[in-house]
Amino acid sequence: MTQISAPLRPTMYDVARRAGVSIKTVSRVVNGEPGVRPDTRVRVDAAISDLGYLRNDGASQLRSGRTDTIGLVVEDLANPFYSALAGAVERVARRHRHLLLTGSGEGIADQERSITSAFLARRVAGLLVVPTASDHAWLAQEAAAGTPVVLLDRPAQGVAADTFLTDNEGGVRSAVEHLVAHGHRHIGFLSDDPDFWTAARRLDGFRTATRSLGLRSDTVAMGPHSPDSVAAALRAWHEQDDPVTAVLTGNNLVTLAALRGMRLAGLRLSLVGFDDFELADLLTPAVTVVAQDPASMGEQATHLLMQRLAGDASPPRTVVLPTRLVVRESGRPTS
Amino acid sequence: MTQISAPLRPTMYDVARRAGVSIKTVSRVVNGEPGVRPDTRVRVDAAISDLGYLRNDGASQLRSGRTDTIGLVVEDLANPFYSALAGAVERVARRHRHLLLTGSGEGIADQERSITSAFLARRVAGLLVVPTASDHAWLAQEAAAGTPVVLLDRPAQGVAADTFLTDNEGGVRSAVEHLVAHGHRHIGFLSDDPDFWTAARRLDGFRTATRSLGLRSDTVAMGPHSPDSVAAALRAWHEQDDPVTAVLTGNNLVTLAALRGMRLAGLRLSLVGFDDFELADLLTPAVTVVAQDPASMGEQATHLLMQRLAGDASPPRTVVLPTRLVVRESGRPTS
DNA sequence: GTACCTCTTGACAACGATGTCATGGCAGGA
DNA sequence: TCCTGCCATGACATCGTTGTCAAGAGGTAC
Repeated sequence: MTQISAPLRPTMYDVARRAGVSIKTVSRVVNGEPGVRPDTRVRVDAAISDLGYLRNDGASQLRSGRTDTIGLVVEDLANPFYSALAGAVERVARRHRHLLLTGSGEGIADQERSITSAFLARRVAGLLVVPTASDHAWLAQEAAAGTPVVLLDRPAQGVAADTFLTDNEGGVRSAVEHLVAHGHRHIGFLSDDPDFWTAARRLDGFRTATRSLGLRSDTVAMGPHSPDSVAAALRAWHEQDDPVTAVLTGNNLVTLAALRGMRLAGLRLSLVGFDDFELADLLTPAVTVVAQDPASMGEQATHLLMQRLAGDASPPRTVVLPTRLVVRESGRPTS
Repeated sequence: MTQISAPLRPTMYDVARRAGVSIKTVSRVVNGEPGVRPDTRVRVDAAISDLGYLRNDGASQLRSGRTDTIGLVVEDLANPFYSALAGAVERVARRHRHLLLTGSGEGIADQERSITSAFLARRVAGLLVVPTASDHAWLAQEAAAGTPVVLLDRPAQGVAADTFLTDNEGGVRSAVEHLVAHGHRHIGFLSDDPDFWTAARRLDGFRTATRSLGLRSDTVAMGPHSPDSVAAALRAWHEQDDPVTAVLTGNNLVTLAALRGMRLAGLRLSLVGFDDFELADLLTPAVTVVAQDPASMGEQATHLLMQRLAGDASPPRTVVLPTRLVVRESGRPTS
C-alpha cells in the first residue's frame, strides 16, 4: 500500500534560526536539560510555540537508542479479562512516560510471533506477552539480547522470564470447599480444552480438592463448550443414582454456557464460576464466583517491567496472584 | 527515570559484510525490492538468519518519513464499548501492516491532549479519537498539517474531521415505539448528565418520539445515577396518578443502575436499555436493548483512515451507524 | 564495431535529533 | 593584573536506514 509521507513539520533547525541559537540549545530546552540561561530558554520556548514545533521522536530515538515504548500482546483486546489487563498496563506505562503498542495474537502462534517481531523492529524497551501454547525459545533469544519480557496469565515454554499467574488451584479449592460447606457431595466440573494451560491447572485443582475431601473427582466434562453440550452433560449427571447437585465452571465463558445450558436442560443446579463478570450479582440466583484481578496483574507486571528497564537484574520470578471467592447466592442448594 | 539503552543488535552493515554485498543491497532484500539476483538474495537472507538481524524501524522511519503506526485515544480501554472498538481497530490496522498505539484519556481534556501530542511526536500516520467535551481547535491544526483524524462516538468542536456516530435518536425512537406497541402510555427516561453529548442526543430522541406519539415527554431523570437515585426516581414515578409503567435507560451503566434500583424499590417495570451487554439474555426478565456495534464502528473508521492515508482527499464526512433493537422480554408489561 | 538498453549493484548524502567535546566570556581569588 | 574554574553555548559527528543517481557488464540491433 502506498502511503502519503508524513507531513512537513518545523524542525529544530527552524526553531534555532527563529530564536537565534544553535540546534543543540533548542535540544536542551526541548528536553528540559539544565545549563540554559533563563532568558535564552524563554526565547526558545516562544519560537517553539510560534512554529508549533513538536520533537521528532524517531530521530531522538535513533540517536539516543531509547524508545520509551513497551509492547503488549494479548489474545483478544475485546475480551473483558484482557481489556482490563490492557487498561491497567496502559495506565502504569503512562505514569512512567512510556507509550503502549498493543496487538492481539488470537491464540495463533504465528500471529503472536509476527506481532512481537514487529514490536522488536520498533525497538520496544520491553514486552508483556500472554503466550500462546507454543515453543518460545525465540523469545528467550530476545530476552538474552536485553529486551525484558514479562509473561502474563500463563507460563511459556523455552524461556525463563518473569511470569504473573493466577492461583488457579487455590481458587478452585475455595470453590469446592464453599460448595461442600453448603452440603454438596457430588460436584461436576465444566471447563475448556485441557490443552489450555489454565484449563488444565483448574482441572488439577478440582481433582486434588475433591479427592482430599473424599469426594468423587471424575465428574468432569472438558470443552470447548456450548449451551447445548452443557445441557447434555448436566442431564447425564442429573440422571445418575448419585446425582450431581452442584457445578463448578472453569472460566467465565463456560459459566455463561452453563447458565444457558441449565435453562435448556430445565435444571437448577448450584453453581460457582471461575472468574467474575459484570452482572453476576443481577442474575437469579446471583452467581458466586472465584474472582481474578486482571487489572492488578497488569499493574504489577508493568511495574516489574519498569524495574527491569531501570536495571534490576535479579533472577526471573514467578508471581502467583490470589483469587477471591465472591459469595453470592448460586452456591446454595436449590431444593 | 534512567533507562538502560536498547541492546546492541546487528545492523545492515554486519549483514552486508557477512554476505559480501553493499548495505543498499541488504536494504533491497529486507524490503522485498525487485532488482536483486536470486542467488544474491539467498546469500543475504542466510546472513540475516545467521545474525538474527531485525531492521531498525526507527532509522527506516526517519529516512523514509513513514511510520506505519496509528494512534487510538479512547476514554477507558477497560470499558466494554471501547475495548470492542479498540479490538476492531487493531485488527484492521494489522491487516494494513500498521501498528497501534493506544491511550486512555479518561474524559480528562488535558490528558487526552497530552496523549495525542505524544502520538504526534511519534509521527503517527493518523489518529482515531473519542473526543472529550472540550475545544479541539488544536486538533484542527494537526489535521490541516496533514495528519488524518477520525472522531469516534461523538463529534468534536473546532475541528472538521471524519466522524463516526451512532444513530442515538433513531435508537431511542425504536425503543419508545416498542414500549408503546406493548401498551405502555407513560414512559420514564433515565440517563446520564446531559452535558455528555450522547446523553443529550438520547434525551432529545426521547422527547421527540414521545411528543410525536402524543405521550408525556417530561418524565425524565438525568444522572449521574446510582441504584439508590434510580430507586427514588422510580418510586416517585410509580406513585403518580398516571404511573410510569416502563423505563428507557440512556446507556448500559444506567441500565445496570436501573436493574439494581428496581430491586431496591421492589418494583417491576418494563425496561428497554440503550446499548447491549453480555448477559442481557440471562437476566429475568431478559433485557430488551437498543444495540450499538462498536466493533463495526472501529472497523469502518479505521478503513476510512487507511483511505485517507492512501490519498483520499474528499471532504470530511459524518457517518451515522444504525442501532438494532434486540427484543427480549423486559419490554412487555409486568402485570 | 558502435550505440543503446536493461539489469544489477554500490557509493554516498540525507533524514532530525542527541552525544561529545571544544571554546569563549565572566567572576572570583591570589 | 593574571590565573583558574564555571557556566553557557555551539560545531560537528553519529545513529541505521532509504533515496538518488552513477557505473559496469552483458545483450541486441544496425
